[in-house]
Amino acid sequence: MTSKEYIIEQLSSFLEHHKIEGVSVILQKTKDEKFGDYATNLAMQLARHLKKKPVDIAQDIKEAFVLNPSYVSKLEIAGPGFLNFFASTDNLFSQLSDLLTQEKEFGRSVSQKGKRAQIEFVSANPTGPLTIGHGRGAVLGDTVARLLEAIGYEVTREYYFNNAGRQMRVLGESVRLRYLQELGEDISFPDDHYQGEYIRDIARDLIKEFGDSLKDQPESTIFKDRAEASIFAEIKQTIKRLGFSFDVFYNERSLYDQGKIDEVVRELNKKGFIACRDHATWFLTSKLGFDQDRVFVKSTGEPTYRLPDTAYHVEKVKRGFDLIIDVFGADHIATYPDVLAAVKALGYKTEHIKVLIHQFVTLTENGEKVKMSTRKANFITLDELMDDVGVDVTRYFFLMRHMNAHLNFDLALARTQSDENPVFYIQYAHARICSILELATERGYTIEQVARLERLTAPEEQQLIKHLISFPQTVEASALNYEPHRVVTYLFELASLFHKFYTVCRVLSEDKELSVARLHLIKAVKIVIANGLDLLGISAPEHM
RNA sequence: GCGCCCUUAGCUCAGUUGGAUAGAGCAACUGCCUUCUAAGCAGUGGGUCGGAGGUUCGAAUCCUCCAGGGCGUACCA
Repeated sequence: MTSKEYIIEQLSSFLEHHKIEGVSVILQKTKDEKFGDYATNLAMQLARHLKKKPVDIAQDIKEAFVLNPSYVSKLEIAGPGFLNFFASTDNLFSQLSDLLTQEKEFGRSVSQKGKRAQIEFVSANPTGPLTIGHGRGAVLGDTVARLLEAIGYEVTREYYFNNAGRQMRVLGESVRLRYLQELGEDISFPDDHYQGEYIRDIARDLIKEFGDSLKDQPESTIFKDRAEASIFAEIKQTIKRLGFSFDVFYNERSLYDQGKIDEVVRELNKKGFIACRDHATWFLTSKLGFDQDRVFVKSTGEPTYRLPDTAYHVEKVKRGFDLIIDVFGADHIATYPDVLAAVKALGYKTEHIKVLIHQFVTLTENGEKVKMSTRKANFITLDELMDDVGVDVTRYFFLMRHMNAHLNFDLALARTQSDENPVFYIQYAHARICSILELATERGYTIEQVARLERLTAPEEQQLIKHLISFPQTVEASALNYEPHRVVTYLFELASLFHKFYTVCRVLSEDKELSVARLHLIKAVKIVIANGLDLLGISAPEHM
């Protein structure tokens, strides 16, 4: 049992004893050491319930509190009625010891064991290479998945795509035209076709393989198929490079083939949510409190994206997941409310569907904005970014900000291999530790020796230990709130505490007993940094 | 017009779900390498938490209004 658990248990029993309901115990870490390690505002919360002064209630709680020295060394009343708890150092050391035993497992939990989650992200149609905009969603999605796995979820990573429709026809036609151009024909290339150089590459590959035998092929089918295969292969390669892979590629087409699309319209119609106007089929969102109705099937007979999206979400719900997550960019903000409304109107639960919307990425270089346009050729692909700054930096920068804040990706900063770059700051702490551990082995110290952890009394050591043992709570909170940046912030703080410790406390010294204790401490730091970076999909190098 | 998001130090951003004196990193200035990696550490300066009300013991955090910025508001995805 940890000190924190002990305190909560004691406070809860106080509430129970006084038959107080509707008040929950909030125990938080303190900002300032003079307020101890944990504080609760319970007395102030109870002031109204008990109709007594907070300070008096605090006194009552203090008197009822069983002060067990192996968990709590001191309990003080402060300010308007805070109860400040000082954790016993014995308990700190025993938690540190647990950390060392758990090693790779430290930070992981089984709190959500047995639950299944599905997370859909990237989901770009195969019309071109992944861009930086996709990158943020990709890294965010994968990291949320990793976090959910860390607290016990079984996670399915899913990519939803559509290889039919207008976009893909234009793609095929783009390749066909480039193919003819490459063969020397003088043909103009429309502005609204895909301008990227990758289209020419695909055309050249076709020439390599088929020569000019496709010249009179009037249909762009083969061009489309080749483009799709080629682009998808590239997308998968990019994702692999980012450090993960998808479990399911879900083709929108299968929803049509299985009649799921028609079924949605039919069922909604039965419930009176469908109307035909101007030769189009409308979903009557206005009946559900929205300001306007939405078209589900165009007058051309083609469905809008909302219809298959609804069918897809129905399928996801039917697959029985405990948690369904969609990761979208801010430009899709308008798409999900009516889709969820449709799913709900069909009688399915939607409470367990979480939509994570991330804001855009702005690339800057030395303060200047780097302009990008997907249609034109001047966008920077995710691969080019990784070529430029590396995978670790790419992932870190995409994760370091809250997802609903705009991300300013400073290329110049990302490129610097120096102290200015926060990724290296964290990795450097890990590398430094590895280096000391190697040296320790050379000098005959062994980590296996029994450590007298109680020798770790310096303030820098105590702070480090306290931060280390709070890692599991950070992971849990980060996962349950779908906020990967919390782990990033945590690791940066940990690295900072370590670097401070490093300059003040010499690990390998004449004092063997202290040296061994400190070796255990830095081993613990190494474990947590490695585990944390692993959650983010970032490497923990042993040398830099 | 309407919807969602954002506004915290000169710049880029954290802020433990409502707590005690609001914190980092850059940038500026000043120190610290014959000692385990200086990709590091220590120090100085820098704030009306966009503005105004409200809720309460207590607000950067919750509610309302206003201002500024981003993204949407298609029979595009």
